[in-house]
Amino acid sequence: MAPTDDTTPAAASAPVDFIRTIIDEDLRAGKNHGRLATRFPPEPNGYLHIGHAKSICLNFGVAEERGGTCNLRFDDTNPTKEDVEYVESIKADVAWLGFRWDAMFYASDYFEQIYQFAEQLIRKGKAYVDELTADEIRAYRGTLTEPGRNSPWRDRPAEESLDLFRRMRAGEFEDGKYILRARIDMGSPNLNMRDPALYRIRRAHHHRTGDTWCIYPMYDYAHPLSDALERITHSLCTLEFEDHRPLYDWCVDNLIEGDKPQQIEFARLNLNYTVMSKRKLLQLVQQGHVAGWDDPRMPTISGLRRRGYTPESIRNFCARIGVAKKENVIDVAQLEHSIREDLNKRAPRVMAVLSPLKVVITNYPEGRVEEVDVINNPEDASAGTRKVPFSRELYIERDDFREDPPKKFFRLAPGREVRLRCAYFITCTEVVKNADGEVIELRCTYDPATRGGDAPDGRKVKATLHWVSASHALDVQVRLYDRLFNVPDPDDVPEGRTFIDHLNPESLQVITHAKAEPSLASAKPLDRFQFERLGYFCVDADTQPGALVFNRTVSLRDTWAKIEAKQD
RNA sequence: UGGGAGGUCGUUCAACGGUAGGACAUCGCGCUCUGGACGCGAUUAUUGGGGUUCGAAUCCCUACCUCCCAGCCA
Repeated sequence: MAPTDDTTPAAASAPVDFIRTIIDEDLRAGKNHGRLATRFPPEPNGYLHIGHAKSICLNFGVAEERGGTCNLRFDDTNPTKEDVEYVESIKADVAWLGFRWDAMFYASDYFEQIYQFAEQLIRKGKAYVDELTADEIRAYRGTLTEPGRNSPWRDRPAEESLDLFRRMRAGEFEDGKYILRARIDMGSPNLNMRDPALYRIRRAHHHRTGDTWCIYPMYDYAHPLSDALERITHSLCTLEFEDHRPLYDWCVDNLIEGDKPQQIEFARLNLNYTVMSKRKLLQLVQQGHVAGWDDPRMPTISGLRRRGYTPESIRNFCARIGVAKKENVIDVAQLEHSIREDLNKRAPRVMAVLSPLKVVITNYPEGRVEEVDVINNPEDASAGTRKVPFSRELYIERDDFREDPPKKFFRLAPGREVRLRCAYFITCTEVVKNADGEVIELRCTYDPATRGGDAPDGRKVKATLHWVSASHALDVQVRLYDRLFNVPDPDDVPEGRTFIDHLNPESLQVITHAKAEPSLASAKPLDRFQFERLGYFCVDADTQPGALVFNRTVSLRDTWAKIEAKQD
């Protein structure tokens, strides 16, 4: 490697966003006794998506780079929406992305401590038990432009609140009968500070604590305390929590001694041509618009994994898009670039024909089979070569032949010579059609002198085609995916419509009898390949012995398709 | 019409009072046994208006635009 002036390679070319800048300053200043501790705090109420990957890469990444720690913490304060299925998938997804948490916690681990903190607040006169109904509380809250009004129960003696709160915990009251509220300021212009709810009565079975509790803390109260109890130093979250920060600080300032966690907000990731809210993703799953959370069209981590994305490509993507406070919509082409870039370097090349057109080599001996050496990966010499059977009857891609070739179409046409990849030059001599006039077969001659794909006389061809030997080919299923929605912003809908109306009806195309070279016979789920000239493909979990199923991860960049589109 | 936040190429991130740069996208060209990859080149931006300064994307004022907040969700 060429020497550089930079003597601190760890810092070399690492993107420094505003959060890393703040953290570095804090570290330099010796804040938090020089510690750095972050956490990734998902609620287990859905599967993780690419937007979460941004947060994961940020939280785990910054800890990794700067010698800190990062915990995985499940924010499980609402038992009515949460489930172990989700916690398992979240753990699997974080691990798959390549991150290891220093510790794993649940907010529910802290329920007792959080409860005790609440009693403290009550004793200090900072919280009270209210008996307004939900509707009344809403009415008392005021509006964006008008202040709220104090609840008639706001000045209830602390002793009375304490008694009521303990009886709430003991299960003496029905759901919704009482609620614990912070006593802050009903006149605050920040609605979050108008005596926010701290605890509600909710008789629901919790996926971890079972029926131990019938009262559950609210996010705004439990989150800062969970952070503090874990000694988190930097609590990174998305922009919509900016207005909650005063409440976050209120909780910490009133209850925590010593180092105080600091909340910093950044802009969440948005991608065009998809939706990213868990609510909407859940709707797609529940209404059957997709096959499940891991449908390869979903922007979920599990969907991307099944689609064939690599963890590295997702991490590189997250590094490239950066972290800032500005709302953003990333072009999905950026994501596609990341996976092409990664797979180009590592995916072994194979040949498969999606839309087969039979080619008979008329001057090739019947019954003869030879094995040609084919390059496994031109980007990686160490990948070597493999043997692929060649015979008199082959399949080529239907799109690679035109009876009447347009300008700039370099592929096969009557009388034209092209190369079959790593095999021979062939020349089309005859076009066979059925009664409907459809081309059903091509008759070609080959030049035996061009074995391996080079002409000894130096003559050139303008195209190289992929192919498979007809009698040796594997019959495989291939699933081609297109964007799930046909508009860049599916949420941009006219009155009375929903994002569902923008679903792309052609987002999945199944090809049931694609022809693949025999070396693929031993492929296993999640194996990734480049089908030469077509794209990157990943073996799907639906694969059965003898019945391979491939997902197209992403097509190759297709210059000819662009030229052709312009000619129309 | 309260409060909070944000406006830099088409998109995204940088530049932190001193030559507005990278990535993706787009368009050319070259190279190529993948019309892939790769290489080279090009286009395009500081929301408007004032001010401070030798010098402003950066500091100040002002206008405009966008996003978030009225769950006993997170």
